[in-house]
Amino acid sequence: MKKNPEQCQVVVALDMIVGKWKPIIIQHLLSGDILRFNELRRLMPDITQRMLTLHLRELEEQDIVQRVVYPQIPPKVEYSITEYGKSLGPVMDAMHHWGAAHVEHMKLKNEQGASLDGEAN
Amino acid sequence: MKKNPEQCQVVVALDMIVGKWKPIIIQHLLSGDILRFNELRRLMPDITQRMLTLHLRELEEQDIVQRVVYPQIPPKVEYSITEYGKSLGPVMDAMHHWGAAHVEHMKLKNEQGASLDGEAN
DNA sequence: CAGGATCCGTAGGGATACTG
DNA sequence: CAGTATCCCTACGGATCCTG
Repeated sequence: MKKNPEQCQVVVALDMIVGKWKPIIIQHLLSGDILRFNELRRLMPDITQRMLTLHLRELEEQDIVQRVVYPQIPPKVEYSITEYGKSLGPVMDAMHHWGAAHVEHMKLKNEQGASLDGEAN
Repeated sequence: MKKNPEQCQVVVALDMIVGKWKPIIIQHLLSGDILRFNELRRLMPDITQRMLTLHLRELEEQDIVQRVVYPQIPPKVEYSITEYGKSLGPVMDAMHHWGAAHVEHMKLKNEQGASLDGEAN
């Protein structure tokens, strides 16, 4: 089963950042902060432990996130963006920028819809 | 159920382009071409009719794709990118660019792995 | 503190057949 | 030609409880 060889690097890129929480994790770490597991949890109150670990492990596997374990009790694990992960910055920025514009676009659309509803009465 | 109000427009943007075939459809239409249903199918041989229609309808709903029906027999339906959809260009470009770089990154990683395997013998 | 182990529900997607 | 209509399957994510 081949995966479209030269075709569509967009999909390649998307595969790295899709996942319900992945983009958010990446955003937080792209700030440059080094964060512990529970710090990340606090930043994303709705994520479950399971999902946080799973996504972090994937991101580590993908060389986007660095995971540093301090062998001590109680445990301490720090997560940070890798140099390579930083290269995602422009991509995330582009999406952030477009997302913001999109919110505006939707606002306008809804206002139009509302005014049309008004006329209909 | 609120959706992180001001937070993370990245997710907003992602929601518009995720889906197994959506990015590919967008890419094809971003070229500016006006394409008929079956033309799109031919461009994506592995997509099913069902998925193509579903994704096209979503994209239409999202105001990314314009759908024009010619009421004739046999039917003729043309799909094209909307003006608004074109604004996705920079986002797609950023991802395409990063995707290409990522492919290179993975190549290097694999070569390193291979050479390490070699040393282990 | 930072997880691992289970169980479970749903949405996204595929296969196939039919139609105006 | 450009779709519907069904049925089906699994991968992703959530909930909950346990542990070194």
